[in-house]
Amino acid sequence: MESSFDPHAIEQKLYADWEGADYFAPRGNGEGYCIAIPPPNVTGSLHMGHAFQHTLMDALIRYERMKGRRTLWQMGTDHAGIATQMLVERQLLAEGLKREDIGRDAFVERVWDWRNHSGNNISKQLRRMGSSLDWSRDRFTMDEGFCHAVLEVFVRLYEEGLIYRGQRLVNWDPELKSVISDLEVENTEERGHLWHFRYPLAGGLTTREGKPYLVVATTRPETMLGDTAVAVHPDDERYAALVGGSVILPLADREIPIIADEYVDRDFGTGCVKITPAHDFNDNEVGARHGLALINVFNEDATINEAAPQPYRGLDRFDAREKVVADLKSQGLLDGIEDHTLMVPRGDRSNAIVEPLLTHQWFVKIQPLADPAIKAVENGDVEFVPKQYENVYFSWMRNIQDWAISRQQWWGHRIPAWYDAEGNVYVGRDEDEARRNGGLADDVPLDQDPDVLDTWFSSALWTFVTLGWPEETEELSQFHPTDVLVTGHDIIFFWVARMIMMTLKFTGEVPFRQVYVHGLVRDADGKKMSKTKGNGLDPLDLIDGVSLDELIDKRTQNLTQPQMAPSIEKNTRADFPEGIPSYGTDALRFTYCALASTGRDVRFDLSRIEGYRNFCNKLWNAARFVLMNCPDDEEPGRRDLSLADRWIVSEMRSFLETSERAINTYRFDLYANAVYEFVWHEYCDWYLELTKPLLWDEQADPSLLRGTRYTLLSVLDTLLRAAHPIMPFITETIWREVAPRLGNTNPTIMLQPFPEPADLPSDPDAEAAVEWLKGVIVGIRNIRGEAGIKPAQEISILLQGGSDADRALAQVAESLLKRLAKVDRIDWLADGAEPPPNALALVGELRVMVPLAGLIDVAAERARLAKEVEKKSQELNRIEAKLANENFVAKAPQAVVEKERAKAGDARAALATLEQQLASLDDL
RNA sequence: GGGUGUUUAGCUCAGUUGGGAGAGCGACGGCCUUACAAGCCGUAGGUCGCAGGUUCGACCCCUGCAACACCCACCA
Repeated sequence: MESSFDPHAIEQKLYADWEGADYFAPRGNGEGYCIAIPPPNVTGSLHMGHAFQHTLMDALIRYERMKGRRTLWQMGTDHAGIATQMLVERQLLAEGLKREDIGRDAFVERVWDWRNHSGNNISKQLRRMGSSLDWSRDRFTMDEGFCHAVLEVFVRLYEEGLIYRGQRLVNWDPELKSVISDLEVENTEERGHLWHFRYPLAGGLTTREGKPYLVVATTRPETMLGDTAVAVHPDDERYAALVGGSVILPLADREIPIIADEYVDRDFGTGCVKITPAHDFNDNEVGARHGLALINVFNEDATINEAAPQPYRGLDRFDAREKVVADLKSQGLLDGIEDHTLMVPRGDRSNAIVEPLLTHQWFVKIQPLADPAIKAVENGDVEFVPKQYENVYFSWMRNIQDWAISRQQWWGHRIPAWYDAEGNVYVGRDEDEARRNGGLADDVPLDQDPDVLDTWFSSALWTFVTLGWPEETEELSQFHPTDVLVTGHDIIFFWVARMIMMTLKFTGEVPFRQVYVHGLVRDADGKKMSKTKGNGLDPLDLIDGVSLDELIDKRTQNLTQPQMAPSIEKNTRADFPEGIPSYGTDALRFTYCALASTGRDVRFDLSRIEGYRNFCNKLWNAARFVLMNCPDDEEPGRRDLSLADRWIVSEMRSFLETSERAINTYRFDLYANAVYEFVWHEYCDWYLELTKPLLWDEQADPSLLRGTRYTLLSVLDTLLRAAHPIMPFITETIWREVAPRLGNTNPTIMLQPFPEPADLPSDPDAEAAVEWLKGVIVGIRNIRGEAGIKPAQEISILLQGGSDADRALAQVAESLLKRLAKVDRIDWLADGAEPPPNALALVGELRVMVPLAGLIDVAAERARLAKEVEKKSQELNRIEAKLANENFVAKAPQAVVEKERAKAGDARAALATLEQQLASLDDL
């Protein structure tokens, strides 16, 4: 083995090996375990969030596979309607073409071409992460089976009356020229204005103040062209007399009523509100209550249409706004302009300002689907981890609105509805069925609805359609419901909720039993990673490394706001002056796990991954040490275990208990920490060191040698298996060297059993003995360190006091003690004997003494001791204060009181010894 | 406006039923000791956001407040 760990030498080769050997497919007769991958977009490339998510999923999958479950990690990708269409449209635009220029069929063809040739980027990247996905069952949300299932679902919902077509106000993205759902609208706070307009009163009315007009305030002047009323609050005395009257709508010169509605806030503005039922959701409701007309003044590209007065027709909405304001001003009807911050709705894809627009769309009647989905979480059939996300889910589900599922796009599942010349609609799995359903003759001309379905409509069917629905497959019965969904909180509404609804509806089962919600990956400063900010990291750059120049290029190319490039470059130079070194997949995965504490976002800091890369190297070198010292031609024979052997096995048992508990509660951070702690601070720091005296002793008892070599190997084997779900590559590589020496000729660690703590003996005696030994060694090292004794300098020590047990331990551990503390001589002093001047460490009753003898400066030792005395006396004070409290002694459990008394006794004795020692130094 | 989360060492974070405050990184001092300098040994550093309350005892439970983050809704 090389003397340092090189991820590149092993990773790709191993993955190809695993995949080739088909280790990722479900196997065995164990109970099924299944995770369905949240399907990445075909257009997507792996970002930090994916990499994080897949690390966690793969850890679970590998763990369960090793536990013997029949394990399936279902692979697949999403056709990502809008995202993919936009991407291909951009490509067309580079050729000077629009999609309309080539037509629908050619366009869709082109998207398929793109998908077939460039759409598997993400798959390659997932392989680099070590993800043990079953590639043989790869699915796509537009593959044949999926299309079939989507039709089936649509038709069944339609036939049940749960899908309907209707005209209503929807969120319209004028740039995409499509409806989008409530969820796809992002409200951002922006600065704007509040314009005050005078609407002249009709019929000679005046306000209480005698003015012949009402003043209304609006942030959307251009929509006034579609006003159909002015509203005041019913209890507003200022306007009570005017309700029932009317105003003349300026510019349009229409007479519109003055109505009273609770919706109006008397204290805002003038208390008069213009009502535009066709262009505002609230106004729409007011209009419905009062039977107002809806006047739509926008075209689908948000220019002004024929319903508006002639001068405004054809103007863009923002130009229209300016003209409306200017015209009102010139007519003396502009009453004032205020600055105003308002929430502006923007499309999450296009970033265009969304318009409420009156259109015909397809909707899912959601309440009948939502009710069972709410119950499923209430009664625990689906459980969120962490639990608080259930509240987020409930609050959304209990106020859920019908879902607008049609999209005015070309790429996606086309809606299986046809219209005749009169506009009657016929739905069916295909045109023939639609005809039959409608009792139409073959020669009646029909046109298919041009729209496609919201991408989330098909994603909602993900868990069961990937397993073969609507066929009753073996996979469905074996793997559905899936066990856990691993996802980010940002798509609970988009996806998780909709999956629960649709899956319950069509399979009668929940889609998954648990939802593990992980946090967002942020940069080292806690900021969201984004292309715009240029602070994103590519997981593959962390694995392979990247130079500063390449990184700057990646971050500044194809920016939507190119003016950001200089500042992005500057920040990148500051944050990564040397670029990013290569850390390897295992280190990256380990980092994600270590950062994954529940319910919080994670800050990705290079210093963490560097630390875990070092950890990989540590493990690598520990393995080198073991392999160097354990010949592969070990002669069989009796094995006796040393104290250290028994100790490390016992320690490993508790490590495994901790790991198992952590994994079963999705505490990847605690799991990773347990691995780190055990490997570095128990196995390497202590156990390997403790084996050296024996391994290097030419006179050593062969059966003890065999015992230690066996323990070195078997503990390494066990910890490799325990760590494999987090760091698959390095563990596999080492394991393939280790296993044969234990007589295990299986080809892969992936299919080895995950270690069970119950298989290992707990050995309290060995644990106590090594604790004692550590105490003595640390005591001596502390003296050495503080006194500045050179590490190479051997010293002699004296022992005094202590129990028979101490004497026995000292004898058993003599060679260990000597080596680990660099001690060449150990002498016992009789209890009453006067020791030479010395530096003292206490291990219980036992005095461990290093004679000063020119080695140690008296003043320095006095200072060190004074510090010890100070610490000990503080401890004693605290305990004594507690014991002096009568209430504590009377009310605390007896065991707690006893424990405190014992501690007080120990502390008192130790303090006395230390003080005495300090005094003896003073005499020098 | 409603809700959720966070606040612990210089930084990033653990802290499982209430009973002696922890880790990693960083800092400081010393070491190339035959697995590892991507390493080894040692050291320092915290009024656990603030104020109350419950309790013999609170980082932990309760109330209030503050700051930060996010989600939902929204007054034109």
